[in-house]
Amino acid sequence: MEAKPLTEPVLLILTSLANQPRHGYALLKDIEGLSGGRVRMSTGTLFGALRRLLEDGWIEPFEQMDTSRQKQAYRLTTVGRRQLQMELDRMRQLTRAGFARLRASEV
Amino acid sequence: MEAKPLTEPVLLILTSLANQPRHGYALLKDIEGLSGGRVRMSTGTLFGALRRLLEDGWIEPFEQMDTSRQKQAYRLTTVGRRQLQMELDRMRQLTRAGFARLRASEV
DNA sequence: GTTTAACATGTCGTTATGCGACATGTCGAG
DNA sequence: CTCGACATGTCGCATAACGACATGTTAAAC
Repeated sequence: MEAKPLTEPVLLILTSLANQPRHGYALLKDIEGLSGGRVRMSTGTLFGALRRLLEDGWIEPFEQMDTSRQKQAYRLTTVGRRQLQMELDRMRQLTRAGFARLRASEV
Repeated sequence: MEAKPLTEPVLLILTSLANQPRHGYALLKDIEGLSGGRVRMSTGTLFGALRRLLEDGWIEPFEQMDTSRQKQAYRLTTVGRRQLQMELDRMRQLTRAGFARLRASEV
């Protein structure tokens, strides 16, 4: 395929970062909530994806006041936000097309 | 992740089969249309995915009258249809959550 | 004060999948 | 007869997900 889709883990991470910066462990917890506790991402998946997102400039490190623990928070860059928006648009379109066809066959 | 998401190619194939049986090449063309000509699936992706879908019983061979060419059509099984439905539901939920968060950060 | 559970980050090896490139052949139009 | 659309398939490489493992911290409970 020419226009590569975002993978599910990446989409969840971007969505989780959409309204506020978060660090790794917080992402794990938030993502668990995003799908009603059904999705539990492994750290292997998370940190691999974070590294790639950093390399691509979709997210960036975010300095926070809390120095009490070893934490590294991340936030969306402008690019990352735009990518998320585009991907959501694409998904919405696909979902609509899918439901339309399912309905069409129920006649 | 415990509840593995369908991959994009698989989703597109199932959606394409949702309203009528199709053979490989027809799937390729239809999928190209599904995303407004943006997505072009390679045959490597298609036939690999088809084999897996058959193994999993999500699709099944469909006998058609047209014997003029070497064609093998496929159609959704009940299981496959249910899976598609579930995945579309999940996607709709995720898209909504994503848009909600994007909007929330625009304030 | 020590044990326990939640918090927190990361690596590594296996497995699965996507995908481009290649291969092969048919059919109809011009 | 040739060319492009139709049609199916394989192979090897690269990448990503994922579970398991590893390591350390902090706060609460006992």
